[in-house]
Amino acid sequence: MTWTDERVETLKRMWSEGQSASQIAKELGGVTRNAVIGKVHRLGLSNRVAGTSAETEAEPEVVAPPDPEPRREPPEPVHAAAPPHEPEPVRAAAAAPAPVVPITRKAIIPAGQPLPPQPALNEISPEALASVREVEKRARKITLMELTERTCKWPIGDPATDDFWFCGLPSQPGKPYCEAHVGVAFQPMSARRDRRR
DNA sequence: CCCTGATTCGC
DNA sequence: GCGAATCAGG
Repeated sequence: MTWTDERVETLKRMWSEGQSASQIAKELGGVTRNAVIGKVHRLGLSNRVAGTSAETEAEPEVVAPPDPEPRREPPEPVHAAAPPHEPEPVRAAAAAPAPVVPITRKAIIPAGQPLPPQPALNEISPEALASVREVEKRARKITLMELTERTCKWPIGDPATDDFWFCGLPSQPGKPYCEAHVGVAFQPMSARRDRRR
């Protein structure tokens, strides 16, 4: 494989978008992440910050502050035998294109309808919900083909439209979703009951 | 173990 | 210039 102008452009674009070298390598194909990194350096754009000019640093760190205090994490629901099934069912379900992306206030919770046990909105904890909203901004928006054992398989958008992709962020070890989505996918029965109207 | 980017250095 | 091997780190 050679670095054609087109490939270099893709590299530049993805790199500036914050994609990782491995992600870019997969996208391009025929190259390893090392090749990508090497190229990135040769192109002298290792400093993936400055977009072009403006870019006030001062980005503290914390991206997900939602962390009250008592982290009661491991509520692995008994019944919730981690669904080993992949979100294969992408069969377009004739549905009215529901604008799920341009979130406004409501329907932020993704998913068309088939896949994971979509909890009702009012059954999702506010924290988890907020977390998901946040995460979906950073989602890699990968396609079905790009799902791997370790990428979040949470579907976002409407399978019947082009506004459909998978979260793609790193999944929790042994789980099919990333941390945020695990939060809405696996919830203690009690919590759900308490929240349910 | 999974992943990240950084660097080296033979080709 | 290229990128595998390696390093350093999360």
